Amino acid sequence: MSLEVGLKDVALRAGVSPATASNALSGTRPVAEETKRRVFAVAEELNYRPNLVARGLRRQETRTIALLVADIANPYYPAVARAIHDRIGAHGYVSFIGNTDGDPKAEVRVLEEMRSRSVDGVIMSTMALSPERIRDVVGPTTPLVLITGEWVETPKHEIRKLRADEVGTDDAMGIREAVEHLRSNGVTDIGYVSGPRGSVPGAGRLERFRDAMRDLGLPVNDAWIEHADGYTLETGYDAADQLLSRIDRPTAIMCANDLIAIGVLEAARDNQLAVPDDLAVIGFDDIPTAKHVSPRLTTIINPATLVGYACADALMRRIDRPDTPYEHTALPTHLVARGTA
Amino acid sequence: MSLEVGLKDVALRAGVSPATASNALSGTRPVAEETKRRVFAVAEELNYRPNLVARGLRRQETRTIALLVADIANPYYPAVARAIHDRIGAHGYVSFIGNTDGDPKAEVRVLEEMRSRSVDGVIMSTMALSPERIRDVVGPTTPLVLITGEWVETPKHEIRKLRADEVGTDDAMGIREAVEHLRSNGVTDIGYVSGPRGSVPGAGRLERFRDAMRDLGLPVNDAWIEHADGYTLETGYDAADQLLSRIDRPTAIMCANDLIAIGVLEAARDNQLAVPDDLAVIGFDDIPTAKHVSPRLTTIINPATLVGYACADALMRRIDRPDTPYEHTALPTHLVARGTA
DNA sequence: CTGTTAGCGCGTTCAA
DNA sequence: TTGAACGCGCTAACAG
Repeated sequence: MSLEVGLKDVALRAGVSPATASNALSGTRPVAEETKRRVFAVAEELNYRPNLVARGLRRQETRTIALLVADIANPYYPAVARAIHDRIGAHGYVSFIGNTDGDPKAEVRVLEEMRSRSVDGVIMSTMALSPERIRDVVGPTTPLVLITGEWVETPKHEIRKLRADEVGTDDAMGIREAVEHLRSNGVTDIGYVSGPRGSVPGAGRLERFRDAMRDLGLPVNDAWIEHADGYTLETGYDAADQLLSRIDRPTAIMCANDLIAIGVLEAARDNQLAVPDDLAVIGFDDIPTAKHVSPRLTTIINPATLVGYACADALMRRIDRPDTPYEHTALPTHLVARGTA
Repeated sequence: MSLEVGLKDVALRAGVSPATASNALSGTRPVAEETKRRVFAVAEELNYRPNLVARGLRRQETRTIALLVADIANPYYPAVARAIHDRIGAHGYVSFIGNTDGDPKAEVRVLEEMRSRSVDGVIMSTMALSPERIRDVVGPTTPLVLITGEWVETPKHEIRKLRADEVGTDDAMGIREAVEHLRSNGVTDIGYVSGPRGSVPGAGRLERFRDAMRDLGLPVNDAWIEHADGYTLETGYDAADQLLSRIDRPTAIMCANDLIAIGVLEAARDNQLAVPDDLAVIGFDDIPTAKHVSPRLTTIINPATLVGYACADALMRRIDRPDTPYEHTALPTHLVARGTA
């Protein structure tokens, strides 16, 4: 897909030098009104489009960014990707998407591939690697935005050390709303299905759950806290099955994400438990499917589109002015009560 | 994200010329075993990575491709994107994703953007533009793969004229299985909710539906064929509502895609119709959500991953050998009977 | 205001 | 087998 007509051709036909044609089209330096008009006319006539590869080499800026996620086919990411895409597109940027499957080796490999391609910035959602290691791989100056489960975890001075902007969600808010909602319905025997031990979004949310329970004066039964082996429906099912086969079982289960929650729903059905009467279930994220399961899933809205916009804005800002202070953005999360709690 | 160490640095430290270093690393020309070893050692030591932008300019090949879809956030595409991504990644390619929202202006804009970026090939799923117009915009030689709803529509000589490979699904197969399935359950009053009039995947599937009905000796009632205003749950709901409020209503509804089918499911519920007893519903695509609605959606499997692989393979083949004959690939579709029919 | 020169980092001539 | 020189298409720096 090569461009057949180059700046040289435009310049020749407009009777100016390539440099002048360049200046006229990009407005870098002032060009006589009349000349500019001629250049533009010729450019249009020949359907000239600048070769962004050559421009990238010269300007040392490619107007591309890398978006790294665990798996673009996972239901939460496409919405984020779309939002980022729309936002950076308005600035003339396009994005490469990299899938890492949560594998640290893959993260390094993909990051180096992107470095090879001289992307102008990186947005990472997946983080098998520590932020320090990521900063190592991308080099000291690459604009970097981290999508974290929740920003509260990282103290401000850490962020500054990482030289990264961070976008996350205020999980505490939604989780507290969820616990309050359950309590106001008289259900206080609340269990929790988290993700794999030590995985990034899961750990924080579990802590927020503990905080909310404590703040609201509810006891946490550690036997009712289960770690799923992943963030999928199947692993959620298995974890719930474990939990529900106990003689003393919780009357509500909160989950680290919606997929796990849907798995819990299925486990409840298979254990002849009515939802929400025998067992209330609350998810996290509000993926599109949440509205289509039956009963509709009560969940905590993770504003994917807003997260995407915030990431894009943070990255554009840093590319524009590399010296602005590093920022966390925490988007609010809220409970949406539907049919399962 | 610039590379700080270049080929020059490697050459210098290895005591050879940049040309030799280049040849040693890429294997373009034979280099003395000993020299080669030294170059490789130094490259590793300095963590050298070739600048792919510079290489792209020089070789006139960027190892990037464009993937154009209507909306990456739509449930069917991410699976295709992931498959394409994995497959081309193995060949050292990465992809730009472009969203067109099914808008012809946007298609032209995005295609030109990609052309500016000298992508080595284009895979398009969305097609508001006619294939001829697409070929016009991308220029005569750009490797082009079209993802079509079904390949049967385009005669072979047309494809050759378009100089494009085409990947699609054999919709007739799955649709016939669906109609047979309904008939074997004794339901023959079958309606159909298609997409907007004239939209690409919808029109073909509706025709396949008519074919299957005719072949199986079932009458088609045109009053039971409704066109939704889009391919979404909401438009599907509205179309079904129309259909179900008739005094003579069908006892089964087949749909152009799963989202529409889920809308039909909701309309059935709101019309106090039991699924599948009062109304059988069959979707198309088998998006992840299909398994999670209740009852689980009976649908026709559109093998997204296989479609992605086929697209990637076709594109890689054409980039490799531009003169091979143009091909259609038709992936089989099959009914998966779950709870709604 | 405009043209000329040079070089971004590679890969490919051509000559040794 | 290796090195020197040039150019991919564009734009920054320097003259004029």
